[in-house]
Amino acid sequence: MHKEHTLTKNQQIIFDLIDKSPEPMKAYSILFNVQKKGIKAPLQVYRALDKLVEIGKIHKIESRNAFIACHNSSCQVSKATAFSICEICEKITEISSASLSKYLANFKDKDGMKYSKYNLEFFGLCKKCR
Amino acid sequence: MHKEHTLTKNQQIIFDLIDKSPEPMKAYSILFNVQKKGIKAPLQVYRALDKLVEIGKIHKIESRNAFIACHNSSCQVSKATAFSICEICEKITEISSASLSKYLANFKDKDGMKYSKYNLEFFGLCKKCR
DNA sequence: TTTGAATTGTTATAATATAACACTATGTAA
DNA sequence: TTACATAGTGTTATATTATAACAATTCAAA
Repeated sequence: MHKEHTLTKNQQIIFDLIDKSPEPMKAYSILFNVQKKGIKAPLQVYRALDKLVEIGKIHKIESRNAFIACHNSSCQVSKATAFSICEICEKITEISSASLSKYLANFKDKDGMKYSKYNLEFFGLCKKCR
Repeated sequence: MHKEHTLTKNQQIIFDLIDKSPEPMKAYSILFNVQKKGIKAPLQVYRALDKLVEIGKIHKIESRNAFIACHNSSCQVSKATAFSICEICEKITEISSASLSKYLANFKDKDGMKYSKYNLEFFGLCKKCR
């Protein structure tokens, strides 16, 4: 299907941390958490994050400057992402809806242009906060 | 329809600048451009930007940390936005498609939850860059 | 006319992200 | 094996984006 990327040491450390986290993590929070593993500088974190985003193992929540592990097997390399964000508790969930992704992938703008890459962030209140 | 907001001096200066700009503007570029008008500090810019976003006169392009004037009369107070972004020349266009906004406003997630606020950013190549 | 909410001005600082450069590991093709 | 390219690492410094805190001012509504 898609190339399996063998993560390097830094990438693996940072991916594991994000993957275990129940919520999206910010870069400097990641840095703080991995300093005991020898990752000392922001750039080491950002480089790993860039790569992990590139290969689809994590996604960036643009409106929050935070990173979340991808749990949607179908978007491992895809850059077509959708999230719901609770404006009270900040709970963030990746949306994997075949109909939504189909609709967006087929959407044509005024010029007839289609886009395979997109990022969609929905805002509202989650079940608990309603 | 919606309340007309009278912009304050700083808000007006900053809105005018963004509105005249052919491309989205970043906060510190705005600051540089309005210093001759007496706006000297980042916070003065950010406060005006916050307000202008709140009332729907401008939108923030989250993936670019840049601000663009709204030219879509139907979203003056709405927080339901969609943009296309050219990955080469960085041309950014607000998309106003009734069918897209209708689809997204009616989209229900797994929990049956609907969202009136969203931000969608499409990435691809514009006509010129293709 | 006073009073309350929003806005302003200012200094300082926090949070997010990249530049530049030397060095190291790893895969691959001659 | 050698050597070559590509990707990753470690490090220091710095750039970019954004907010905290507090005092002063404006301005419209009661």
